[in-house]
Amino acid sequence: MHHGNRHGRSEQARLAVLEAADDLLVEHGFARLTVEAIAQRAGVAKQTIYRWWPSKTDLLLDAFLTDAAEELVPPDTGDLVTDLHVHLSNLARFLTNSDAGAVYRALTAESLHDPRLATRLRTEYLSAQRARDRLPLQRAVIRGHLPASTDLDALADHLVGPLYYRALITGEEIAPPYVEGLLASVLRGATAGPGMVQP
Amino acid sequence: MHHGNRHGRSEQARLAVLEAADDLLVEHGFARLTVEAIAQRAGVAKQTIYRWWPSKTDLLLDAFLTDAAEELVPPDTGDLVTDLHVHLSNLARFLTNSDAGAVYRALTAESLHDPRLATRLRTEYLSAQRARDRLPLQRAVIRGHLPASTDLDALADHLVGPLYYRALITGEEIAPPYVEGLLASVLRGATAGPGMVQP
Amino acid sequence: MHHGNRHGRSEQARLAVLEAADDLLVEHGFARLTVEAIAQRAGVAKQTIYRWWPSKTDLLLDAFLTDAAEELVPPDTGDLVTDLHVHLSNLARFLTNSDAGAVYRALTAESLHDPRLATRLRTEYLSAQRARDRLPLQRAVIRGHLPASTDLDALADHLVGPLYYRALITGEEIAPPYVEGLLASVLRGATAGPGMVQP
Amino acid sequence: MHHGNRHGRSEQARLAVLEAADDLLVEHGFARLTVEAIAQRAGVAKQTIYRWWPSKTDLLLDAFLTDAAEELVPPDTGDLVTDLHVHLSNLARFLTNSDAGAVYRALTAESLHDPRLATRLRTEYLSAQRARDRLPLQRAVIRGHLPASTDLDALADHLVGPLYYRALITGEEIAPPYVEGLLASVLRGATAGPGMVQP
DNA sequence: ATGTAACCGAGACGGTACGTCGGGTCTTGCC
DNA sequence: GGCAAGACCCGACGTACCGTCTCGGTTACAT
Repeated sequence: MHHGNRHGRSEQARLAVLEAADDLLVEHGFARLTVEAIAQRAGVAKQTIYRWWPSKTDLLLDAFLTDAAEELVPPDTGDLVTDLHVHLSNLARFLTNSDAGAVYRALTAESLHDPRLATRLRTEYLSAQRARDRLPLQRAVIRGHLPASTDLDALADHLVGPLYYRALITGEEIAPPYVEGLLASVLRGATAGPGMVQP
Repeated sequence: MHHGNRHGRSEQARLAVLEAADDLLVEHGFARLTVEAIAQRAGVAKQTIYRWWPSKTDLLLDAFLTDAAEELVPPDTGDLVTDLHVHLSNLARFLTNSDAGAVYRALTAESLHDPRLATRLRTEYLSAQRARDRLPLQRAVIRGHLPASTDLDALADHLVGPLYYRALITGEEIAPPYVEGLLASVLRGATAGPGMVQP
Repeated sequence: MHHGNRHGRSEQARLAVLEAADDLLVEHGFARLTVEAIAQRAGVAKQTIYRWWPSKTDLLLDAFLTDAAEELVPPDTGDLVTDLHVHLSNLARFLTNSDAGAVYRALTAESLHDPRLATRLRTEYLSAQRARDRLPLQRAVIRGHLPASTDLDALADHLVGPLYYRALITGEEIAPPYVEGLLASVLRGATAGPGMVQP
Repeated sequence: MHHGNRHGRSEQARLAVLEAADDLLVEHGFARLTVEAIAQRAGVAKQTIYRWWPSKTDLLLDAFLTDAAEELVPPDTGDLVTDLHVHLSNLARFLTNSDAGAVYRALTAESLHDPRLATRLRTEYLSAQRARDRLPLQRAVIRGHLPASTDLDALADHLVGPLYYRALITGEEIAPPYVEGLLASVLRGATAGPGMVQP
């Protein structure tokens, strides 16, 4: 265990900062998440924070990616409905009830003010998450449970969009029946033949 | 032309403040939307702002509700698909490309940090907007073009959720084909009989 | 008693700052005389200090000029030796033992690093002080107790120079006999005819 | 020529540091004389500086004593006036115009804030300098050109005090006539019998 | 017409947090 | 074991806005 030296930064300091940021955000909210408070909580000098992170949001993003990278991997049971039900439920819980989700919501909020952060959040987290969201659908196509012509990007959007909408916009809870209804409606649309839609 | 007096506030000052806030947000972004800048731009004293609006977000919400209350009323052509296509396209444009939408995105961002604002945004704007989102569906039920048993709240969520998701989360554009695909998928799911969904 | 308003700065705040600066310098020395400490001691915001004084030394100079402007006026007893003895003793006490002298020494120290301050200190304090130093000599010339041809500037330098030297450079105390010896030596030189000086 | 090793400190590093400190002080003034700048200019690590000098002023004092110890030795021509004229002129030039004088002025400035440095500056430089200032007077006493009863300390003070006063306090130049006038006045006082001074 | 009371622009105030800078300490690995 | 390198903690710096306050001027109704 060492401090900074000519060969690089102190991993100890780095982790203390990331954890302090996480904790302070969850405990006191974004408004009280100041660099000074993070530094004090982490037992670190402010300058050490500014040395390694250009801004508070870069720091939060780093904390989020470090802590939460492994979450939200969908299961692979062989059954599309089961896989999606589990995955969407996990996503809903992440968005509404988890500590990592609190960090994610704060980052999303900031990204609406800051296009640079929005880009980083998308390239460094969201694109991978969207790939995970598509995984059960891709497997179902391979198994023949979904038509090969299915637009998987669109279908994934139709499934997760309403969850983000409720979690971040309407603020309503996402109970299991809601997930089931969503799943039924969207999958029915995906598997039905060309319907009554054209006017 | 009058200023404040014992009988009430100056409408002139009120409008100047709201317009200045709107303009500064659109021109320079939320970060540079300071009360001092609004006061200077509006030619108004800071105290006049604090006298009438408890916080900057209350001011923004007032500006948003004043400017944009009349927008996004869905048409009533008698055809569900047409009505929804127009309405969802308008919603997409509002969320991604309008000045009022910029204010709405900023308010949404703040509401993720501030539950009190979230509540106000929902009761004073979002609930009415969601009612407008349901209107075409309600009319279709009355006309018999949708089953009477349809869960309209859920159906509306499934339609608008992906638009909010793309506009606020993924940042992708929402082209006409995307709206059409969404409409086809969700309406097909709504009108198909009970499908293959149950395992 | 009022705070700042459209009519200008708060005299209350101004005096609190000047007094706090004086006190802190005398109590803790220049090293611990920070703007933050002054602000806290005066019950004033840091910005209030920066609003009115360009730098800490400008503040100190203001404090010095406000507090000490009336000091060190030489007496006029009609007797040159008495006048000078009193005046030089007062000057010695000011330089070595007074609170105002502590501020003066600090300003002098800074002026050795800062030509701008040196100029201000000379034009706003020292030139007046040097005029006061010459006063007893001028009166003696008028009374005929000193030759009319006397170079008063030089003579004053010869009297006060050694006091500044001991007070600021050698740090030795300046006891009454020292002042008397100085006076005897310099005045003897001033009143003697052209002496053995030319080689 | 060797670097630091088991045999002791690197003389090369020591001299590079002292010279860098001197140069930076003369070139950029005391304000920009930072330890980091000295280290960089000397091609030395900061720690090497802190290892050998307790503080920046100790370093400056070391630089001053190393560079300037040999200066300001008065001549011995056998003629008091000549000796003093040369010596006082050299002293005046040192105080106002030399590089070593710049370092001395900076040290003097710091010593007014720092009693510990003041003591060191007096014991390690000033006392020797004052002894040199007294040398011509002592020789004159031996030669019988000054009364044996002369208070040499006081006389030396009366001669150099006004030079320090002009150089450090009033900032005026010290031209040859000023030195001559000073010399004439003070020596006349020293050689005249008991004068008109007692009231 | 004059007095009164509420609102107005202006801007100084006490604060909080920012991001930067320099001082002085510590660790590593080369020589 | 001295050295260069450089990350570290500490704490003061000067800045930007915050939200509060007081002021003198303005306006419009009520006497």
